[in-house]
Parts: sequence; structure tokens; C-alpha cells
Amino acid sequence: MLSYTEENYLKAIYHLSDDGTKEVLTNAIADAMSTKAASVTDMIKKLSAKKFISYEKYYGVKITKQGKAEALMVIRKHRLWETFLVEKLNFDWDEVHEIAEQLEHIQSPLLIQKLDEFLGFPTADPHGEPIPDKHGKINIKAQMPLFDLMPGYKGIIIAVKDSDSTLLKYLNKIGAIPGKKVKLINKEEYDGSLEIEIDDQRISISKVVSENILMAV
Amino acid sequence: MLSYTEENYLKAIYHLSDDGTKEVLTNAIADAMSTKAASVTDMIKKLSAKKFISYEKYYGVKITKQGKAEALMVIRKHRLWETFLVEKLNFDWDEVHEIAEQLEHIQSPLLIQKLDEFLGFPTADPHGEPIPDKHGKINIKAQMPLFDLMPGYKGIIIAVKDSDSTLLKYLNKIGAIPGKKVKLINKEEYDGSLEIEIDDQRISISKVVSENILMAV
DNA sequence: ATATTTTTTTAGACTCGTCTAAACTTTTAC
DNA sequence: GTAAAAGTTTAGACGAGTCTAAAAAAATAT
Repeated sequence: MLSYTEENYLKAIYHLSDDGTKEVLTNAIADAMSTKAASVTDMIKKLSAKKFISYEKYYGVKITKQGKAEALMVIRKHRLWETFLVEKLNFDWDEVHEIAEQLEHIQSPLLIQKLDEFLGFPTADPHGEPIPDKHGKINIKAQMPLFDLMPGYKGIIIAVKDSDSTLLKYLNKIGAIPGKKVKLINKEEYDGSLEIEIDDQRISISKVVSENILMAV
Repeated sequence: MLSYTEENYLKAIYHLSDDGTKEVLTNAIADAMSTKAASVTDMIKKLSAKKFISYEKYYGVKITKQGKAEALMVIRKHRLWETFLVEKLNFDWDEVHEIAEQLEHIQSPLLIQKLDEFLGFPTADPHGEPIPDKHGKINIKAQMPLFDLMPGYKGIIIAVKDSDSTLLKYLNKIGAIPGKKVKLINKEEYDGSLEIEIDDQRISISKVVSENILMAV
């Protein structure tokens, strides 16, 4: 049984490690957790003793299979609760994160099973992030053109289809680079152009451009 | 802002004090919280310094207006979540308490407001306990004849209308005494007799008897 | 290739909530 | 009305998670 804090560390390490493939450095964890490196070192020792991560002094940590499974369950709960808040309680997309941060720590496998069922077994949360299934299976590579997103939904840019440098330069100028979050505000019926939000700024892009931006969903 | 533990103490003190009317002794709190008297004394000092209770050494504690308001908010959250679990997630009556004990500590006034709305502003939880409204107003004296309960619902016996000793003797024999929890299993259409559950035993009572048992709802 | 900077770890301390053991106060019994 | 019992508080300690300051290791620069 993990504590609230241990779960948060594990989740942060999972996110920072690209699905557990890369090692994560102490300071990166400290930044993510808004804490100090010394505190991270202490927790690393604890999680390492419990076999949720493997740790070599001065060279960062790697999440174990067991640790990954725990992290994915927390992420599953977080995303199911976010879906509940938006779909059932009519929260706005941007209001749910803090509440889900609390709800994700509720301990009851039956509750999550019933919540999943109540929501109709969703595969993605309102942010477009995939929801791990009950076995911890997650569809990491899911992607779709920005053009196919529904108005009001958000995603993360993971790639650009056409590598024409004029397109890439343009995308760079408007800030539409991989890793960036984009929210689709509106789709213009006439020419298929999109109004999107990046870095809190609203801009308009053409249909052709939006078909070349691949989003994580 | 109260900690998880402080909220639990305050809730226990509220319940033990009969809506804040009586003082509560240290050992009673220790029993309710499954902890030791010494730990209770420590927490009492903390809550007293924060003005949630008033405290005189060796003579127990009394909850203040402020403490009562906090306790009622926790109770409100607990009962709304229990209602959600039973009504929306199809939990059984007896499975929800532990989960609601966790959910009641989620901090977000907006969440509770939206949950209340989603549930249709219920006034009682599935156990029949009244749900305090958003201002902390609670209908403590609400009562109804056992006969008017809905099948599947539970309540606490608070009084008996007719004081005919033969009725009281009968009620005593079957265990239907004030303070006892009763669950209505089924209502017989033909003669209005009820099948009820008391102390895990199912018994049948007549319509006349059930109209004389007043339940807290 | 050594000196400086950056990163990480250790050491010691603090808060929160808990405990045991001992001291103290109140109640009960005779 | 005093002695024993019961209940309560104090004192000191511990584990979890955090911190600051200092030491140690690794990376970087010249």
C-alpha cells in the first residue's frame, strides 16, 4: 500500500521518464514535485527499497515494472475522474485538474470499476489523454490530425506530417511545435479554417495546415 | 484550512455531542477515533487553539459554532457522496461508508455544489440520514412512519407513536427499539405488511405496527 | 588536467499525528 | 472522609515528509 505522497512521486517519475523508458534525474523530480532535491533523495531511497524504482547514486532513477503498474493505476484514476467531472458534473476542461489530483488517491478498486462502467468505459479523458485500462494497458501512440479534433477539446502536438521547411518555419513562428498543447476553439464551416488556442493566444490556421498537425489524443 | 485528521476529529466530536449540545469526554473521542486518550488530548489542544472547540481540562470539550459549521460541511460531503455511490454507481447500501470516509475530505466547494445539483439536491442519504444544506442547515428532527419508507432504504427508529404497552412489549421483543437501524426490504401489496431487516434478521410486521414506528430520515 | 560550477547526497532539525509510561485529577467505594 | 479506581494530561519518543546547510561527486571550462 502506497501513501498519497509515494503515489505522487511515482506518477511524476512515470511522466518524466517517457513511459518508463528513460532515467530521471533528482532535480527534474524536485522541479515536478515543487520540492527540494534533498527531499527527493529521501523519497527515492524509500521507493527504491520497495522496488518501485531502481536507483544508482548520482545517476538518476528508473521506474520498475511494478512501479509503472502503480503509476498507471493512479493515472487511470486521475483521467477517469476528469472525465466524470467534465461529462457528468459539467465542469470546464480547465477546472478539473486540481480536483482530480485529490480524487486519484481514493482507494477502492470497486469504485473505479463502477465509475468506469458509469462513464461507458472511456478510452480518453477530456484533454485527449489516453486512459489506461484496468490492466494498465495504455494506447500511447494514439494520434489524429488537429483538423479532426472536436471544438472545445485539447490535445498535444506530437508530430508534423509534411516536412516542407516552409510549413515547419510557419509552425515554429506560431508556436505549434511538438509537445505544445493546443485547444480547438472553433471550426469555420466555409473554408474549414480553425481557430485554435496556443499559449493562451488565439490564432487562426487553414485547413491544409491543420491536417498536417498530428495530435496526441 | 483543516487537515484530514482535524476534520475527522471534529466530525466525531459533533456526532458524540448530539448536535453540539453536550460536552464530550476524552475517552469517548479516543474510542470513536480508535486512538489513545493521549493523542486525543494533543488534538484537543490544537482544535481548541483554533477555536473549533472549547476545552476545560478534565471536563471534556464543547464544539463551537465555527467547529459545528466545519463538521456539518464534512457530514454534508459524506452524505452527498454516499448518495452518489448508491444512486449513480449502483453500490449497495452497506458498501459505501468506507469510500465516503475518503471522499468527504476532497477540498472543492464547486465540486460539492455541482455534485449536489447532479443528484437533484437530495435531503437525505441512502441511510435516511439528513443531508445538511450548503449553509449547514440540517433537519435533525425529520421523521416519518416506517410504513412510508421506500423499499431498500434504511432509517433509525427515533420514537413510537402509540404508547400502548402491548405494542411496546412486542416492539421490544422483535428488537425494534429507538436507536436501532431498520432496513425496509419489501412492502406486501395485499395487506400492507412489511418485510424488514433488524440486526441482520428479517422479520415481517403488520401495516398498523409500521405506522406507529417513527423513523429518522 | 586542473579549477570551477552544477548536481546530488548527507546531516541535522522541524511539524504532524501517533504512541507508551508516568504523573496528576476526579470519581467511586467503603 | 479517606483510599482505591478510573479518567486525563504531561513528558518524551518515533515515523513520515519536509527543510537548510554543508559535504561529496560529476560535469564543464579554460
